[in-house]
Amino acid sequence: MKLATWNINSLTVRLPQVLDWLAASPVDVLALQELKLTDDKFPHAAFQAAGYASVCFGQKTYNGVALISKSPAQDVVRNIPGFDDDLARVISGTFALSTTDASASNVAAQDSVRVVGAYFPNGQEPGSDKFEYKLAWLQGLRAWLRTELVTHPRLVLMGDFNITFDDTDVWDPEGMRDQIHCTDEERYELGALIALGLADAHRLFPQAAKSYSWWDYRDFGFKRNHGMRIDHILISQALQPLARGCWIDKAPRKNERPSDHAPVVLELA
DNA sequence: ATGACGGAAGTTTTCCGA
Repeated sequence: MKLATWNINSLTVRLPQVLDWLAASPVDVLALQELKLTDDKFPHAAFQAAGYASVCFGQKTYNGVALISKSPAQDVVRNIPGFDDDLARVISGTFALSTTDASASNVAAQDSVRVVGAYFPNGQEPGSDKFEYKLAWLQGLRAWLRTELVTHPRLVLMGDFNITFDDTDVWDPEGMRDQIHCTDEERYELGALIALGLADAHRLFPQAAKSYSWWDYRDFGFKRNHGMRIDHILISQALQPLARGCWIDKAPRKNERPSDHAPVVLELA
């Protein structure tokens, strides 16, 4: 079973690239962020023609998230229960956990995985109102996930976190010190999510040095690998024995008119 | 110190992202 997350920075512009990527790299569940369109404009038919079901939570101009999947999502929830938010940032669904690995035979085929796809707030600048909103949002997410993990022990939280774990996720740690995505406050909240019993799937496996998931459009950021790792896949303890690999697919970043983010993929047994 | 690049809204510049 494969799951992936990708901030596509406008589905209107990037739909062909998403379909091309799914054709080349089929996954069971793909979480999309920054759709930048309303629900009435979501291209369900195009995904269906490609063999995928889809559920969306759109919004005009900014934000917007979706789950694209081979089997339909069940028990879909939009945004964070218990946290009032005007912005469309989270969509969750339950999917059959299709096990193909005999060593995972202790996991029954009918078992399922709860997938939370999220577009975390950017935060703009430490100390700003948007930064305070980001911290409040993170606390709201954590409070909800604590209970969600009780009902759904097999849980994946993936998306554009807009937070680096530490300096190894940053091409220029000195230049970015205490800047947005790299502050102690943001990293504390990310650590607090891990402390709920989640693991950063990327670091469960060997990775190339300077592995990033986002590169600035400006100043040849991708070509110079001036990037940050801010897109993450976190998996619960119950899923860790099933994890087989996690990688960042830089290929779509080489497209014409690419998203500034690359997809991150998790393979489960 | 600021902009760069890219998208959306919407008409010409402005906001926002990361």
